[in-house]
Amino acid sequence: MDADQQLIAALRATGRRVTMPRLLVHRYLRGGNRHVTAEQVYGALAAEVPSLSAATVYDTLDLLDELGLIRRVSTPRGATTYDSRTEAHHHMICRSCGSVEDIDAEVDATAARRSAEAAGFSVGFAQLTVSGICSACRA
Amino acid sequence: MDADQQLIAALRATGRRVTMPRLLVHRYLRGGNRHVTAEQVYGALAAEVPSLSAATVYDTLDLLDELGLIRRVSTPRGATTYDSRTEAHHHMICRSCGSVEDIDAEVDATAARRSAEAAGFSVGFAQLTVSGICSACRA
DNA sequence: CTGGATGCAAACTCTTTGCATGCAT
DNA sequence: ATGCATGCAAAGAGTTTGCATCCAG
Repeated sequence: MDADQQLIAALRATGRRVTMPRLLVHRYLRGGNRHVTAEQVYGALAAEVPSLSAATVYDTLDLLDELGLIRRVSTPRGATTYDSRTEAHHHMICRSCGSVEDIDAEVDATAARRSAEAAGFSVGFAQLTVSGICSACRA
Repeated sequence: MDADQQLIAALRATGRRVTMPRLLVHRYLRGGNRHVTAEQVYGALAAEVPSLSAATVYDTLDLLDELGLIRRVSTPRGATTYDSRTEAHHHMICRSCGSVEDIDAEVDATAARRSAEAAGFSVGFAQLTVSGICSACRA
């Protein structure tokens, strides 16, 4: 699996170990599951690997975010979601139900990145968050 | 107070009541307190108004966000913060300590807004979130 | 009057922590 | 062999809920 190699390379590069939970969580996210919560990841994986613990899932998701392999997306309502899509894209988040959806419009964030770096910030990624009410909640 | 009038107008316009907690929370935020948590608001106001409850503070902050008078800023670590500055600006958030700081660079979000609206989304505001590690946490 | 707003406290969810064990390197 | 990663369970923080009371309109 190509995605595995990417994870393994990132782990090695930062002097970390390649372990089962890390491979499993990463595969799950890369396997097409977008905008999932830690609980969803845990639920899905615990079915096939009963020894997996929730704490490890949280640790692993944080680690993958740190490695830049997934993105943590904080939502105003409900649980934090994790996004397996790492290319530049943006989100609209419903402040009523907390749902997350993609926005594929172009947004130039270079000025903001530069500004953050000038302030001594080590920038990971920049994403636009559009807050509002989704069509389902309007009804 | 000018800010009071703005709140009162917004409340009337949406058929809501003008009440003490709403005035107090709004004043506190507009009084120069930026990026505060619900707990901070509660703590500060409970000192002078012991009858105030935490639940009401949460309700009120959500309401003010809904009215567009403040902005809810979800942070990956720690509590949600509320920002009294409503003009267009952006944030950098440290994924280690959760601190929130302003970015004043120009970001053109019109394409993203349009895209969200085309998807049936009722857009409130759009803001860029730069995720990374702050200078304090790097040390 | 009358329904929305408040206060209260408990419940609840999500997330983190501490420590013993285990396994990748 | 060595120490990072895991599992476990329990604690902790933040936020929400339900209901009785109250007061703004």
